[in-house]
Amino acid sequence: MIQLYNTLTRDKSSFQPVDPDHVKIYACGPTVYDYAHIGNARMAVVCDQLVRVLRSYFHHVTYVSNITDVDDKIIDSAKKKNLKIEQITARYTKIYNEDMKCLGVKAPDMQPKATEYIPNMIAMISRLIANNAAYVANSHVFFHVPAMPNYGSLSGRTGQDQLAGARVEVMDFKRDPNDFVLWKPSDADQPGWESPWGVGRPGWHIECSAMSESTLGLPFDIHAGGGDLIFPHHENEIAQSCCASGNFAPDSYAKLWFHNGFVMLSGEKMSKSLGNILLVHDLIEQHPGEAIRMALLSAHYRQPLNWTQKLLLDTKTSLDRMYRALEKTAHILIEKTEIDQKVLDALYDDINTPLALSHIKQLAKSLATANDEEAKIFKAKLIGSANLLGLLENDPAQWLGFSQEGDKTSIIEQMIKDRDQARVDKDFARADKLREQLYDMGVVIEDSPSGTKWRYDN
RNA sequence: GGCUGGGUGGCAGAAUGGUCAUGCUGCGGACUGCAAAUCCGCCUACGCCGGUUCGAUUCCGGCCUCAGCCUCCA
Repeated sequence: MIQLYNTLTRDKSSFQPVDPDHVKIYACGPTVYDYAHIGNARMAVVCDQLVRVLRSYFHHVTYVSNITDVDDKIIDSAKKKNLKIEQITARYTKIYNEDMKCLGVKAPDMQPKATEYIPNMIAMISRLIANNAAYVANSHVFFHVPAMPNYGSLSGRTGQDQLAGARVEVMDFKRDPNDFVLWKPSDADQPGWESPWGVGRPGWHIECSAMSESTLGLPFDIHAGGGDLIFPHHENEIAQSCCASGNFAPDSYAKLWFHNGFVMLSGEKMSKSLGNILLVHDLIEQHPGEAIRMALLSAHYRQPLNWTQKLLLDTKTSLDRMYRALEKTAHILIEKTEIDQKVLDALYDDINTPLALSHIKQLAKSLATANDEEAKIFKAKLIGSANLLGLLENDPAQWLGFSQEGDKTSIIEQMIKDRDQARVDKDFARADKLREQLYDMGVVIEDSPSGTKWRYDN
C-alpha cells in the first residue's frame, strides 16, 4: 500500500484511487515564456517520480500536466522580443520538454494547452454565473469567493483574516475584495476569444479547473504542483470547480493534493521577483542530467531543497561510484532486474527518495565488494531499483569516460605506451611528466595489475 | 497581522521512544614507484526550557529561531 501526504487533510494516509484500476493525476505545468528553471524542474522530476512509483503498483495511471500558453507574462515577453505569441509558446514548450527529458522525466500521457480548452473554460464560467458563483462587472467576469462556503480548506486561510496586512488587489467593481478574475477583456493587440462577455481571455485559475475536468473527469485522484500554488491558485481551482458542480466538498474535485517544496538558492527561495533564477538549460550544458535529477531527489519532496554547486558535485561523485560498481562487474550477466524491497518500502512511504537512495548506495557498495555469485543478485537489485528512480540508465564505461572515442585516441595511447616503457625503465620523472601532459589533455590514468587504463576526466 | 512547514554531526539529509541511517568531506590504514581508482577503519549530532516515561533527538506544552505563502511564481 502506498502512503501519501495530502495537503488537504494535512496528514499521511493510504492512497486509494477512486477507480482501483486507474489512477488519475493532474499536475500544474509551466507557463511557457522563458527557459525552465530548477524549481520547475523539481516539480517535473518529483511528479515524474510519483508517477513512476504509482505505475509500479497500479495497472493503469493517467498523468496529465498542462502547458499554460495564454498569460499576460507571455504577452509582455512577445512584445519585448517582437515575436508572435505562438512563436514564444511553441519555442519554450519545445525547450521545456527537451530539458525535462534530459532529467529523465517521462512525457505526461497528456499535455493539454490552455488555448485548446478555451470553449471548456467559457462553458465552466457560464455554469458559475448560472450558479450565482460568478458575476459580470466592468467587462470582466469575477468569481465571487463568498459563494464557496468551504473556501480556505486547502490553505487553511479564510479570505477574511487575510485582509489585515494583505496586499490584495482591490478593484472598485469587485463585490468582495477576494473575488478574482475568470475572464477579462482583450484589446486588439492582445490574444482574445469570442465569448458571451465579449472578446477576451481567461484568468489564471480557470484553465486548470477546465482542463483537469475535461481530461480526467471528476473527481480525480491526485492534483500536484509546487507549494507556492496552494494559495491562491489551487484554493481558487477548488472553489471554481466545486461551485460549477454544486458540490461544495473540496474533495469532490481532487481527492489528494500533492505539493513539492521550493528550491532555495543561498538560503532564499528562487523567484522571479528576486531575480535569482537558475535555468535548467544552463545546468545541463555542464552537468549530466542524471546528476541533476538525483540531486533534486536527494531531499524529501516536501522539504525545501537548498541548491548549491557542492550538492551537484557531491551527487555526481556519488553517482560515479555507483557506475564504478557496475563497471567493475561488467562481466556479470543478469537475466532480469529486480526492485529491492527496502527501496520500494521507502518509496511507498510518501516517496521517500533520500531513504531509497541510501539503500541504493548500499546496494552499490555491496555489489562492489561481493563475490561473483552474490554480485548477480546485488547487480539485478541495484539496476532495477535505480531505474525506478530514473537513475543508472547510462552505459557505465561511457559515463566514467572509458569509452575511447575521439580523434586524439591514437596520440593518447602512444603517450601511455611511452609512459609504460618509462616505468619499465624506472624513469619515473619521464613517466610522471607524461601523466601530467595527459592530465592537461583531460585524460586520467589508472594503473592496475592487468595494465594501464585511461579515461576522460568529467 | 493571519496561515504553513522546519530547526539533526564540517556539509547534505533520513529514520526512530531504549542498538547502524546514508552520501560527500576530513583523519588513519591497505594497495600503488608516485598517482588515479578501489578496499578497511575512525571522529563529530539531535535549537532552548519544562512535562510524560524506567528511558526522549523521537510524544506533549512553552520559548527562541529560520524559511515560505497572503502579489507573478514550481
